[in-house]
Order: sequence, then C-alpha cells, then structure tokens
Amino acid sequence: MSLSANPLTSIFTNGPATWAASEVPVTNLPRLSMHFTAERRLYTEGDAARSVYGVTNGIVRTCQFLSDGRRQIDAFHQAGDFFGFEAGNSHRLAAEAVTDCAVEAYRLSDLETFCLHNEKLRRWLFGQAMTAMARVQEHSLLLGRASATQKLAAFLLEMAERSDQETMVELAMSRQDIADYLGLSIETVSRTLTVLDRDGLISLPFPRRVILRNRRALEKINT
Amino acid sequence: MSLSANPLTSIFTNGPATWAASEVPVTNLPRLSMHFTAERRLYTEGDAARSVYGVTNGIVRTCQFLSDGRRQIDAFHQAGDFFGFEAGNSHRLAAEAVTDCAVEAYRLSDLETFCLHNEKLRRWLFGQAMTAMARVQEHSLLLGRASATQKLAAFLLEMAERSDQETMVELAMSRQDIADYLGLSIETVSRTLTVLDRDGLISLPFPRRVILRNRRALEKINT
DNA sequence: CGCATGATTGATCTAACTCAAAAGTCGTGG
DNA sequence: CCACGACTTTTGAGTTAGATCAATCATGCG
Repeated sequence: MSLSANPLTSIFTNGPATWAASEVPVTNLPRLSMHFTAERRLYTEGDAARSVYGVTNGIVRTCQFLSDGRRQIDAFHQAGDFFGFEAGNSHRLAAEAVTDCAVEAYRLSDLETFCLHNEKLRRWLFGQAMTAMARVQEHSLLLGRASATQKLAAFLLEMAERSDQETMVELAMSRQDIADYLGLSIETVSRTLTVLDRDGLISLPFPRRVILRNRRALEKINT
Repeated sequence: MSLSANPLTSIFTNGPATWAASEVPVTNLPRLSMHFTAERRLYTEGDAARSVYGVTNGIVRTCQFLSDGRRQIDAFHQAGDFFGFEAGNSHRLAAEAVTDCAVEAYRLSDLETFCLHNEKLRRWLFGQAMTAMARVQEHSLLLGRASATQKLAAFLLEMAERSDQETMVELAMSRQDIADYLGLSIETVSRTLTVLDRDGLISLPFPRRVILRNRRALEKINT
C-alpha cells in the first residue's frame, strides 16, 4: 500500500484494483450457490438477515413497499454486486429476481469467523458496503431534485456505464421497474423515453433496447 | 455474545447496548475536537476524505448540490451521530453546520492503525456505517414515493424520535433546510405545516417549535 | 388466430412549484 | 423599552410537470 494512498481507501476498500469487485478475496470461504427464476423473491422485508449475497448472473432488485402497495426500488444489482448488508438483524428491504439469476449467499456467521483473522476480507467487505452506500446517496439526489427527463437520462447513462457495451443498452427490467426506481409513473417513463427518441438523443428499436445516439447531450441534461 | 444474537449484529454492530451509540469504544484513540459556527462549512464535495466525524453538540447537515444551485440534504446529524464515511478517497457530500456545533474528527490513518488489533472498534465502525446506510435507504422511500403531507409527517416523527422530548420538537433547521431534505419547495413545507396545524395534528406556537398533538394521526398518514 | 401482457399515446386533473406580497420574528442600537 | 431593518415564514394567485384514467398499439405464445 503506497503512502500516497488515502487511508480510507486502505481501511474501507481494497487497494487499487487488487481485487476485481466481483471477487471475494478468500477462496475457501463457504458459500451457497442459488438460482432464481425471474420475479422470484429471494427474501422479504422483515426476514432475518443471515447472509449477504453476491450476484454472479442476472439482475436482482432490492425494494421497499408502502402500505398502498406502491414500491420503491432502491437498487438493481448485477454480476459483481453485493447486497443484503443490514444494520440490524433483519432485512429492511426485500430482494427479488428481475431476470433469471444466480447468486451466492455468504453466511454472516462464516464471514464473522473469517473476518477475525483476515484483514483483506474485512477491507473488501467494508468496501462493498461503502460502495452500496455511495450508490444509495447518488440515487437520493436523483429522487429528490431531478425532473423526469433528468431521471431518465441519468438512469440510461448509469445502465450504459454498468454494461459492457458503449452505446447499446439492453434493459433487463420493465417500465414499471424503471418507474419504481426513479419515483415516476410508468406512463411518464414511457413518454419521456419517446421524447428522448424524437429529439435524437436515443433510439428505441425495441422497448427493451436503447441506443445512446448523443451521449454528450444526455450528460448535459443533468448539468 | 450470546448464541441467539444475529451474526450480522455481532460483525457489523455492537452487541446489544454494549456501547452508547455516541461513544467510540477506544478511549485512547486520537481525535481532534473542533467547533463551527452556524452555517459554516466543515468540508466540501470533492475534498479529500481524511477523517470521519462524530457530533458531540449541535446539528450538522450533509448535502449534495445540483449545477443549478439546488440542494439535496441527505441527513441531519446530531450528538452521537457519525458521518463522513466514503467509498472513495474524496467526500461525495458536503458537510455544513446547521447550528453552532462541536465535532470530533478521527483521522482514518489512526482508525486504520487501531482497527488492525481492535475487534471492538471494527465492529463499532461497521455499525456506524450500516446505521448511516439504513437512514439513507429509509430516506429514499420518502423522497421517491411520498406526498408532501407524508413527508412532513415522517419528518416530524423522525425529529421527535431523535429528540429527548416526547411531544415537543425544537427544530434546529430552517424551512429551507427542511425543504431541501424532503425534496419540496419552502412554500409547500410551510403550507403543509399550516394544514397539519389547522387539522389539529400539531401546533406551532413558534415557527421552530412543533407540538405533536396527535401522534397516532401523524403515524397514520404514512400508512 | 385470439388472448394475455407490456408499452405507448391521449385527455384530463391535481399536487406541488413559481412568483409575489404580506406578516412575523429577531437582533441591534438609541 | 421601543423602533428599525434584515431575514424568515406564511399566505395568495396562477402555472405546470407529472399523475391518473382510459384507450390503443405491439409482442409474444398456447
């Protein structure tokens, strides 16, 4: 670890690129591989929090519900992401499969044992938790203060960022999912995408496929 | 640590009430006491993240800014709260004094050193970070899906919860701060409070003093 | 082919925003 | 103690972005 490295980086995250985000830095750590079909629920709000989960394939959403049945999606998790961290002993968010997906569950009791003597694992775990937190904070700004157009532009850029493709994004989630992620109605999501299409910022060959035609302009919307 | 305790609790947080939330479980941990007058900025978005901070007195807000100058307040921190955790090596949020306040800064380099051999400190630190995350997630639900009335009701209950008084809340922050926390305009905040007053759910002897007259009804608003 | 589901489009409504003014609060100094 | 000015909060009037309600248009699929 170089002296110039920020101490926070060394406590809370891995050193620069020491570990791929998706890799747990302990090979013999016990884990349980599971897979779920689309729309299957992994756990519900209030369930005991006994494990954290790493996505290896597909997309998982974590969400909260209001009493009237409306839903707030906090995050979409894809291969390499970890979720299920909780402050208390039960899950405050439900987790559901957006697509067919594969996840690995790490029991907290195992993590506890391994963390005791493995500094790398501790740092890695901290790093995952902090990354999750940064995402939620970024998301808050969007929810609180952005217009529908800004929300959609930011969403598309986020999805492009997280995909391997440069300009083409295959959306794994429905319009309803997008709406619940951005705090909009499904109709507004649809209309806003249509407008972005008409204005030449994107094109929508199929409902789930988005081509970013003018990334510069999309970025400018949130400026 | 009892066997029935959730493993997460034991990794990420302190055992039940082992430490007051406000206490760092290491007495000889170096810290720097600082105080700030109201509206003073502790650090800005983008500043190097070299410390985490614990509030000992007064109120601090952490916030983000949009390019048009509008502001999203992520959280208000009071005595016993810790803030400044970051995933990267720079602060993504600015921190500002709402009132005159006293904070203690813990250098990350010191924390790193002490964490290496102190399991209690590690758990405590994890717990603080996870608690902060839970708050942000709770806040997201409010920002994304709640009406102005629901936002204000939840805000007042949160403030009452966090104060020592049962039914009286002295608001440390201005209407503008509340608006920026809830993603509303200042006028809507004011109007909504007036309506809650007229309907007998609260009373407002002074702009900054709120008496909860009907807590049951306030809770029901978000149900 | 016909039905179910998801997405788009249209028409209308409304909650919250904006702009503007009045009222209240507080600190300062005579 | 009161008067003044600066600032904060409340109230009013009008506008609008996004929601809601409703219909139409795809896209699969048995």
